[in-house]
Amino acid sequence: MTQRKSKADRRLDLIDAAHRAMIQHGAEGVHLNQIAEEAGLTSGAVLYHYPDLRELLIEAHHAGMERFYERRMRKISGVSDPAEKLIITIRSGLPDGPDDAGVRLLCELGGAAGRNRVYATLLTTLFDRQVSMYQTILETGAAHGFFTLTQDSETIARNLVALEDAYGYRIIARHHSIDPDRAVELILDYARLATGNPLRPTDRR
Amino acid sequence: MTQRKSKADRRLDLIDAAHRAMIQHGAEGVHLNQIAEEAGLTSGAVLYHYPDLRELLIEAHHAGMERFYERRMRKISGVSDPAEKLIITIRSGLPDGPDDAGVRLLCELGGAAGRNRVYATLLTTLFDRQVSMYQTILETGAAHGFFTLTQDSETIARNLVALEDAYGYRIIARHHSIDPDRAVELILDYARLATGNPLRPTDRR
DNA sequence: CGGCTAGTTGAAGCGAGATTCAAATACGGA
DNA sequence: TCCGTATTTGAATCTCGCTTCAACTAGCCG
Repeated sequence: MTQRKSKADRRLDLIDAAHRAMIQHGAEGVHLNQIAEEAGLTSGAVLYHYPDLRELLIEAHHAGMERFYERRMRKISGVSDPAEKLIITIRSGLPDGPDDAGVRLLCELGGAAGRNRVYATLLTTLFDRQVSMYQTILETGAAHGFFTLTQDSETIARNLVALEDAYGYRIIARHHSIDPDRAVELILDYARLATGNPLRPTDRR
Repeated sequence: MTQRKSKADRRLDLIDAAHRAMIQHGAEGVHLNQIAEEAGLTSGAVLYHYPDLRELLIEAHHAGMERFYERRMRKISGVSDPAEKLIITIRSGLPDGPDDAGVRLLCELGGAAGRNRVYATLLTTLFDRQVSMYQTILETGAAHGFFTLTQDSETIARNLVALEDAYGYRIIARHHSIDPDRAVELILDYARLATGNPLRPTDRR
């Protein structure tokens, strides 16, 4: 028998296992047994902790989004130059490549959101948080004279998030002519118009 | 027994039935029996024409995209003013609302594209075609002195398509603060910067 | 040390949907 | 009109994942 764990610990394990299983088998196509296997348990044990599988999946998605967002915040935490901050933020919102597991899951969620209100809400919240994040960068940069915003910050921020979302989908779909570098460049092309800043990458990634 | 039909006719029926069934039950969650019912047949008959269900689904998606694209082209066919053309095109790329069946299906496809190469290719092709469509409008408008492009037409076109894609997802997910009108306005905000044209809607929808 | 309980197993039983196929039948052609 | 065949049916079968639950056991507490 697998090592026993407390209720709380096991639930954390399961959230992680569910996340891994969904990445491998799809957000909606994932099976109870696959989650159980990923956790090193049997299906019965999983059900003991989560009688309703959907609840587990939702928690796993929630955790995944949280991780995604935190990771972005961490990347810009030490950067002071607004232009550099903006560039880094744009880059961190895109998948590393077609196999980026985290973003792939987010894309699947986007597909399911039309039929699933909970998933739709999760994504909407994430979108809004990212907009706020960009707004802060934009306004700070403008206040310090680095940016000359040609539109209000909310409009720019929304469009930036929208662009990175859309190019994320393209990268995950293995678009032949749009890789992460190209996508950054495309988004920067808009950001330059909107901020009046040349936004030259400083090469430090 | 249901009326008999020739092989070719029945296959067209089935493609249509599959499309309707997917809209109701999801691109991936759809069941053989649901397609059969939609076509007024039994599952056996469906399998007789499409031994491999996946092939039918792919053809149905293909047809759906074709319809989506044709519809857009038709909408701008009679319009001569480039600014108006651009505005109409942007509007026609967005869902009517959260329940727009066609766009919803496209969103689901985007979610599946990470795991399914065929779907990924279909979406990539659609994206590229839409980029060409926008490029034509932009270049024509520039040639006639209506637009002053601040970036090359491919960049602008890609960003426009990306924006409408992303806001499509937002609308389908019932984002509380982004409805079709708001999305058009956001995309136009970018288009104005990129074309140097005020792009005032002429209110004719 | 020994009992109690929470956590886990594994097997049995359901149920939904896919698949198969012999039989039935509608339709085109002679 | 009648035959031959392409199309369709419907029932039997198969598959696979979910659900249930009695039995088992690891670890805690007295």
